[in-house]
Amino acid sequence: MEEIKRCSVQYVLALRDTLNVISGKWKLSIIGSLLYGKMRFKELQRNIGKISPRMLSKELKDLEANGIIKRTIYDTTPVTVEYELTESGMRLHTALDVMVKWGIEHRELTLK
Amino acid sequence: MEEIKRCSVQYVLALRDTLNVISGKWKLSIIGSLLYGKMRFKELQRNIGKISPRMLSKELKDLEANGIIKRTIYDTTPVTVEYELTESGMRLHTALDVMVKWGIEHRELTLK
DNA sequence: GTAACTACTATACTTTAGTATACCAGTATA
DNA sequence: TATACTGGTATACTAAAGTATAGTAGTTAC
Repeated sequence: MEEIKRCSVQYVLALRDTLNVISGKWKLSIIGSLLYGKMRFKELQRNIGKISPRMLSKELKDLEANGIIKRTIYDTTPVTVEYELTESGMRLHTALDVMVKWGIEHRELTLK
Repeated sequence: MEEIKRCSVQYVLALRDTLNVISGKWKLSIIGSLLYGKMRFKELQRNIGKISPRMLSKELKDLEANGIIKRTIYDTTPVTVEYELTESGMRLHTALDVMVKWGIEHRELTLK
């Protein structure tokens, strides 16, 4: 009984790790944009649309700190900065696919 | 190109459906508690620990409205109310497992 | 009679998330 | 000389999420 409890606590903790990484209004849009290749700050901003630079900057820092994206600065004029998914970030794709699948099935099951 | 964009928009929407259902400080603890069987209000409260009745009540309503849990009232004295996962709620298990797997792998990949 | 059980709700508060707007430095273009 | 490009930061605000504390009503056990 205690073992189940301990186990389920570990389970919820690992789950929360994952959720923290992808929670927030803009994270999925950013990750989704980067699934198809590298992008620069302004490109991301244009691609996502209504995001403010403050939020984009904050979320990018967050994702970088969590090891989801990699930031590379190029010494050009003006400086260009590229963002891309790390290996872990790429691996997220599978997890996201499963979530999408559930989301679609849940709609079908619930609405009919 | 437009098709990819449209497709990725649908993808993000389905994903957000799923995320909305499991986001929030307490939802995972509730779902996690119910994975092993039915539970009553006070049982959930005791099981989860620090949750206030206001939050538990709110989150349970939310989960019920989203078709994740089912609420059954029994006409006993005092009334007892049982909460259990719906079929969709049960199906979440697979998606959660994948997220847990990613969470654990990500930790290993990032910390070493 | 008072304390504890059932399942909650009400009110007021704090904390976190997100928005809006303006601004920075440096370079290239019209 | 003015405008737009690069990648952001600063300040001040609103909105959403969560907390704290008390209270409801009816029943049962001490």
